[in-house]
Amino acid sequence: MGIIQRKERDRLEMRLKILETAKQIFIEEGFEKASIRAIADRIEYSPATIYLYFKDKNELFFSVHEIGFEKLNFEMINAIVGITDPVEELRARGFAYMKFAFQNPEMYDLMFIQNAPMESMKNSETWACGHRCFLLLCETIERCIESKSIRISNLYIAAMSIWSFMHGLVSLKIRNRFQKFEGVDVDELMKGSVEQMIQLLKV
Amino acid sequence: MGIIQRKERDRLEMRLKILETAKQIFIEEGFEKASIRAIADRIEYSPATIYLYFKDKNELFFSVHEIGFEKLNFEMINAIVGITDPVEELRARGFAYMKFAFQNPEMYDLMFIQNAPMESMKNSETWACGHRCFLLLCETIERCIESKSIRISNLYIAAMSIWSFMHGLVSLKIRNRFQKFEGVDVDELMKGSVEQMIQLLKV
DNA sequence: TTGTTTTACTAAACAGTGTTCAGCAAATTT
DNA sequence: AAATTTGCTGAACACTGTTTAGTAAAACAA
Repeated sequence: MGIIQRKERDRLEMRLKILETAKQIFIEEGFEKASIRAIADRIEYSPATIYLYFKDKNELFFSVHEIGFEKLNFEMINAIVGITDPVEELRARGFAYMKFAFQNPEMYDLMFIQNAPMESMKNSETWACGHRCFLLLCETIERCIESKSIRISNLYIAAMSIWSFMHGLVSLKIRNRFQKFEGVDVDELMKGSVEQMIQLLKV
Repeated sequence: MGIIQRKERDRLEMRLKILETAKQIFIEEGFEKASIRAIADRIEYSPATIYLYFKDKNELFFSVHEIGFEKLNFEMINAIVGITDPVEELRARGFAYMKFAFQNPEMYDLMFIQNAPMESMKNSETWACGHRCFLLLCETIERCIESKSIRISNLYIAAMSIWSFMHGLVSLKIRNRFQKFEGVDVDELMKGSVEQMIQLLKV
């Protein structure tokens, strides 16, 4: 009997349909507007149905944020193809990170700012997708350290510092904390800051 | 007739009562739990009364976040008394900023992460309290640049970079994005990162 | 002191949120 | 054909922020 297989397929299909709809709505209209009812409306099911496929809203948006990490990780990997110099790798990944944030601000917000996805994790389990992304950064930094091309020797301190710097830039921008810099364009200033940071890092 | 003066006083007193209660609840129980009804309950007035003193919840929490800035700015000013070396000033203010965030996480969240306070500002007006805090950072950085004790010459790029770095550290921690660093204590790693950044900056 | 106006406040409602659960119709199994 | 399981939903619950009509008390005017 292929019935149970078909049912399994149907179930996964429905899960995906909810997931993609949730993603779509919140990319278009933001996290606030992506209510269970709005999602249910668009897929033409009742709100209660969503709870047959996801424990709660946090779990649903945890899954959405995983989709975001698939994209970001993909772009972080792609960013360094053909690059051999470790510092150039770091620059490429830095700008790829920033580009992702600029082009997918709502998704970035969900992945790195919102509480929702983190609240769906039990305290024991790890933030696998986030950790995977972090390891890509570590990888590049390790090459920089090994080749003695940056002025930091401790991997974790370097990784934490660089990630924090990039996240700070991007999240202050997303959450509207950058305002007047007396006529200087904020986006240009941000790129200049990244460039400056690389100069500081380089040996 | 001192009646209008007394009424004015009463009005300000009531505003302050609402403000302090809002602050208290959200410091104790977080932004989510600080609902208009919860605030109204605690001051023993109806929820509608709050709307006679504040346009909406965003405006109320804009005022709360201003209280936060008063404290932070005070501590940023205090942090450098008796210090003459510009880089030591920078270190002191960096750690003061971090300490404020650790000791007042909900308030920091409201000031630099939440959308609410920013949404209450009309697009024309500036984020005065945030800007004032930013100027304190600029002040110290300017002294560093003038004395040629850091490796950055552009004030705005330096200020944006340093603020972003500090905010990144603190906000990733507050929003629970720092997890496993293979046994290394996160708080220690954060302090190490600040120290490392100062080393990179120093000429 | 009386009558009138202004002020300060609130009950109740509106429109929205996440979430749960009893019940129903259709699919599946016996 | 009967019994069971599955997939789904209407309606409710307990919350949000916010608005408005109405009321009692305070202030003012005669």
